[in-house]
Amino acid sequence: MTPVTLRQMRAFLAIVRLGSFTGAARQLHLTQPALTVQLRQLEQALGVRLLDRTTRTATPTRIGAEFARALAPLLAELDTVLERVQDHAARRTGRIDLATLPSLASTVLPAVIARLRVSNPGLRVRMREAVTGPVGEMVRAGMVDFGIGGSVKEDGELEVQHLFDDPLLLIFPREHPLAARRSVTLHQLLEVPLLLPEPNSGIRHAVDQAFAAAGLPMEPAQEAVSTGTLVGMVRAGLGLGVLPSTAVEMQVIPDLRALPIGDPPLTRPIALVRRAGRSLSPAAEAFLATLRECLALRGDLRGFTTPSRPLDGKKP
Amino acid sequence: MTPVTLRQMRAFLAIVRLGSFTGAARQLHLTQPALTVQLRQLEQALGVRLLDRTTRTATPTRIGAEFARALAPLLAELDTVLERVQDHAARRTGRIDLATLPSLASTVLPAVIARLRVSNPGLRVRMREAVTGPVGEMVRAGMVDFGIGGSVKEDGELEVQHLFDDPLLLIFPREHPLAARRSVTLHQLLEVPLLLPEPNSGIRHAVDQAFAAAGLPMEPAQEAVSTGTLVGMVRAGLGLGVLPSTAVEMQVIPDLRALPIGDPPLTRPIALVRRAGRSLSPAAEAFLATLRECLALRGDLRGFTTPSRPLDGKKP
DNA sequence: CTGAATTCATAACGCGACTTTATGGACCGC
DNA sequence: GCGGTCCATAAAGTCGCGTTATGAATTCAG
Repeated sequence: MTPVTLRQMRAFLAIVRLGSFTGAARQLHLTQPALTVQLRQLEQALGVRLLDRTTRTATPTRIGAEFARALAPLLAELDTVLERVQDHAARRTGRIDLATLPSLASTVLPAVIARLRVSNPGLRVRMREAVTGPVGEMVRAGMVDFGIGGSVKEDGELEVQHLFDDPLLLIFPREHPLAARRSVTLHQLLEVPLLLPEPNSGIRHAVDQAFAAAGLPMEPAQEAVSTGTLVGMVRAGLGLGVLPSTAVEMQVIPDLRALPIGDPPLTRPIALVRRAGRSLSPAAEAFLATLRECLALRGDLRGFTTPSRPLDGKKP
Repeated sequence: MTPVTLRQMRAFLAIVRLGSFTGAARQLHLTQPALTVQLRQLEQALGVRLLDRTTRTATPTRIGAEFARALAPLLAELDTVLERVQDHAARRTGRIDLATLPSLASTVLPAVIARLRVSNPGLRVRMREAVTGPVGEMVRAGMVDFGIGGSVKEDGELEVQHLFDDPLLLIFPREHPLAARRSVTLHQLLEVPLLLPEPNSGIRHAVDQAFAAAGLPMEPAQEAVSTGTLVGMVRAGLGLGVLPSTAVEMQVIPDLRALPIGDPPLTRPIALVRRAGRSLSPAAEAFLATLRECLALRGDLRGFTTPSRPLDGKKP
């Protein structure tokens, strides 16, 4: 007892629609004997005669007609389901859920999304800024397809892939003496009041480590939770701030200047964080592909999103 | 680009349900490599990864999960549709629409239906008594699956198949002199006032032809449209009536007697009438099978339905 | 009424797909 | 660490499916 196949049922519906084996064969790009065999198999599998054939034409049996009526919408729906899946495959449809840092969310990633909308207009992106929990945790919990952030440790569940290095910049009022220089050293930073992000942030981690590696004792004058407040404090004259270039792009306005720190320049790593062993959706793959395109285009991220608003004319 | 098959989708759902290739393989009575290949083909056909396999387990991708959610109810419904068709095939389900004569409808066929209910309890029979139009026309119009009646001419559209001969009986009050005899001849009928059905009925046709064949001039004393009124007229003393045995079984009560007419006995033919080139539903086939069983059991129809109410003790 | 054309059914044959057996690699649990 | 389990891959046999060729039956035209 061979099972009923989709092929057989599609053939059956075609024959019923056209009332003819030969016609259906033409439409299905098959020969007529193939259809004859298909239908015989279907009838054998079901145990019922579905079509009454004369030598001239084929008309459905009562049961055949009922079957066709029930079958047609089912197969149509099945086809739409398959098409929907294939739309995902072709990146014509899909949603990307990602977690990232606020700075990236408002600078780099919008550019990527814009580019994505050109190549894959059907894709929708939902960015979650990692305010509630670290990027890694959101990925681990399955809340997002992947994350883009820094300083996530790879383990059995998470797979981390370096994307680029985000330079850290020193932010200060343009009247400050440093404004004449093209860069600053770590030593120079020891002599000014430093405003740094809070201790458990990726930026702070990178800064602390740089000073530690250089054997220099650093004590921040002030700490800030958000980049916005940090910029505000700089502007208020409380000190000189350290921010990633992405965050700077987001907030700096003409009354402030920014300089790279150290040589080689101090950076924080930005990486792709994904669940180990889990494949990404085609939509997510497309997103990452355009992200990498963007990175390849410029090497790094400075001035990435806002070429029309140059950062102090200081780009190398 | 090979097409998606039911087999592949069933395999996919099984794997998703069990979270395991090996388990699904056991359930489907296949080997695990077969499932691996099936799923790879499905994924290739769709262009999407549906399952993320570790060496330990298989978990659906986001898209795979959506697909499975949409697919499962569809396939379930498809299966019920197929089962419904197979129920028809197995004669577990089905409706028989047939046209027949009032006499048969109330005598022979109920017995057939009763027998059918034993062997195929799921079948339902809808008998239409051919009062509005001749049985043949109802069959020709497709109002019924088949008809059981007499004197229908075979043509390109109708196929007629003899079933049995229904004896015609002479009905008269038990006080009548003929009550002593075991049969009557056509000659004897010429000497009594005859009550016959209307001219275009099958019975009348058989009677007229019998007299014509014998070269005897016959003139009915009265004509009746329904068998009921004919019996009433006999009972009222208007004459002696001629009725088919089936109709007699239906109506005769103790004050009347019935005798076969002529030797060999006068009969009317009862035939199966079906559309030429159209197959019958399994349900209809089952009905006809039990009808033939009933006929084979007794050779003809006399006393068929009411063995508990013997017809005058006159059965051969 | 006869012949051409069309339609469905059948037979034979060749290709391709599917399944099984055998084996390898990765991970889990004891 | 070692056996057991699970998925992936390769090779080989079998079966099914489709095409070509042909037949039988019916329709239509002349």
